Amino acid sequence: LSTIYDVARAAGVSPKTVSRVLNDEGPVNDQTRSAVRAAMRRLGYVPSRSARSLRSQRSGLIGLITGAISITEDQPTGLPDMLIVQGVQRVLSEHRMTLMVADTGGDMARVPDLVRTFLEHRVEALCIVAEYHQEIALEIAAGGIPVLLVNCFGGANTPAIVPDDALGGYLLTKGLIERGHRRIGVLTLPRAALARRLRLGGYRRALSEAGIAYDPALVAVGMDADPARPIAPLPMALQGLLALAERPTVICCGNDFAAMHAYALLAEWRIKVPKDISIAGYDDYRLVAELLRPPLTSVDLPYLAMGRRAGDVLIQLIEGTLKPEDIGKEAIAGRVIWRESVKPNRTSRAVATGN
Amino acid sequence: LSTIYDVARAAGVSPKTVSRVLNDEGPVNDQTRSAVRAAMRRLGYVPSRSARSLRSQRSGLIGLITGAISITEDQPTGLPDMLIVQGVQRVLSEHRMTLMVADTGGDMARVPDLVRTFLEHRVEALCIVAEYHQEIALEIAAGGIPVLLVNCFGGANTPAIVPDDALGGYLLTKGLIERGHRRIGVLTLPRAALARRLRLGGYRRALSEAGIAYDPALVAVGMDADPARPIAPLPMALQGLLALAERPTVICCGNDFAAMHAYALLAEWRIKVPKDISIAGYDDYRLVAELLRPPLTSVDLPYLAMGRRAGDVLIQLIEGTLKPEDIGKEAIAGRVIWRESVKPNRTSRAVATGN
DNA sequence: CTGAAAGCGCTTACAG
DNA sequence: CTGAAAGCGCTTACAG
Repeated sequence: LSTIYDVARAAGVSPKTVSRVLNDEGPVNDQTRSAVRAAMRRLGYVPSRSARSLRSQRSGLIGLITGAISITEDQPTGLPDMLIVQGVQRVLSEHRMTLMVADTGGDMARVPDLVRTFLEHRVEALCIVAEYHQEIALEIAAGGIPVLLVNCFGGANTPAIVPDDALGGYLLTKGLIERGHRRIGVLTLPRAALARRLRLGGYRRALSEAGIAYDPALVAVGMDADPARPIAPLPMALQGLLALAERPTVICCGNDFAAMHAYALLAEWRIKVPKDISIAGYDDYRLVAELLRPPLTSVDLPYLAMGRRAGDVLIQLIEGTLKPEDIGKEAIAGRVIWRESVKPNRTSRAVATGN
Repeated sequence: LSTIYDVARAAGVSPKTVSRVLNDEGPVNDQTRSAVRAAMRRLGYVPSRSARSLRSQRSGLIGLITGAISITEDQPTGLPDMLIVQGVQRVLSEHRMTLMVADTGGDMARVPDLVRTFLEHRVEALCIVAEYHQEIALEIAAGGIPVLLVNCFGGANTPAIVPDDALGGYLLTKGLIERGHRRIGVLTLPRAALARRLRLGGYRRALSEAGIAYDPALVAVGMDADPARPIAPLPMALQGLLALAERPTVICCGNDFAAMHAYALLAEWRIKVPKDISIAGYDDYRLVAELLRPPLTSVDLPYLAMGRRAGDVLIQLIEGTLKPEDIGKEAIAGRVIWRESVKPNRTSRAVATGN
């Protein structure tokens, strides 16, 4: 492999001039520049990042840790959080930064080792991406470089980018109310899920703003935290909602897979969507939401936008334009994607009056 | 940040001795070693990969390019090929190699740039992972380092690891025949898909080994190559199979999502799985296959195993234990995962005789 | 078992 | 607009 010295000799200039051409830096005579470029091409010169990093003390590297790649054989996941990684990557590449991605393989105990490897590479910042919205205890010993949490947040004032689940629950419920629904059933995520609590908060706020009383009978846990049987509680919970004296006119599911199973159960029970009952999902996992019949109304989990914002923040943290405390916990909004699984409810007023 | 010199001074030894401790290399007195280790800990020493790579001319890096992270907003995918990446990563980390992952963002034109960045980092080998089994034209200018293709293959004798689709189609069909099925319908992947041709080859081999005549009426294209409407042809094609004078007793779908939609259509038409007809998928995408009711028989697409094998091969190519031409195109077998969507067919013999 | 010297391929800091 | 010298933090090659 040729070096800057080989190129310099071939072009009849000094190594420093080659360096200048390489970095588009300082004033270089146009002819000199062309000569250097030609020599580079001729020799197949590829600069060495190691040498550059070593001397300049800037690696141009950012480390990202995720559990996303960590589908183990025992725990399949949908990997939607890869979208976060993609968002980060896009922004960073625009800033000529290289993203190093490492996964925990589902084992958080590996994090310190991964961080260590990143530090050996002298990454300029660290980004931790969680598989679902959660609080993490993890104290990252990052040796003074900026750390950004995405889809999770920590106790300290580590900056964090999270989805705005409260807003999602609010917007969905508000939209349903605007479409005439007043008896709005909910099959939630597992009881312990943070997103469950936040979305229910949004649900209640929308109800209250519309002057609709909150009825706990309309809310049931629809999913289990055990990844081996995520939808175990769904059939009973759905049956429970349908058996209510005043049956809901729409049911919001914890995610699109849960909605998919609700579809299957309803089909079995000869209940038509959306004629007999409307259904909504969450996540806007389009492989499911768009392909279901009827297509599923769902709330966009704004992973790509979160990733992009994370990329921006990382760059600014490195440049010092932004201080960690300027960020805090930042919630990113997602939109409701209205599809045919939700039908306006004409009779709602009568039903609601009967309440 | 402290250097090897700081550690050396703190431990009262020479830098070279610190280096030896760092690399578990050469003979070092136990007491000296402890002293050095203590000094490292005290100073929070983290070795610099740049310096090491530069001097030793070994980066310990392997570059992997995938389109996997490339869900664009317009093209959702299931990302199962992330399993390949995970398999590679696991093996490499056991060999103290670091994987650099870059994605094309769905745009193959970015590949040369990504390769260039990898070369600047002096990766010791390159791994290209495709989203689905395909032949690629791509000539990678990798500057002499080993290149391994995974889930794809090239014209030249670049080593490649692919799934054994022919075997998958064969094993599924053979298993169905063993379970008494003789009229075996197929809703294939898009016409242009390589996996379609390979799996149909396996299907026909199994039929022929069992002395069952191939009936082209039983095979229909069930999916479209347009990612915006992948299952567009499915309803008509499924209807066609069901309308046959001798209706198939089982239908094999191109993938698990297609099977999911077949379930929905059959439910609509009041046809019960597996009582009235058996269904099989492909990919063993467990989030779907295990959660469908009834759980779906599917053929494991051995992505994790392919990734592991790819990791092994990469290591051996780097070490020189293996020459590129020793590999060629290597097909990795997947198993059939039998679940309740397939029911043994008792009446098959009568039906078959009637044929 | 340990160390002194040189050099990997760049960029920095300075000079002209 | 261009260059000579030094040094980033390690490992190599050699010596003792």
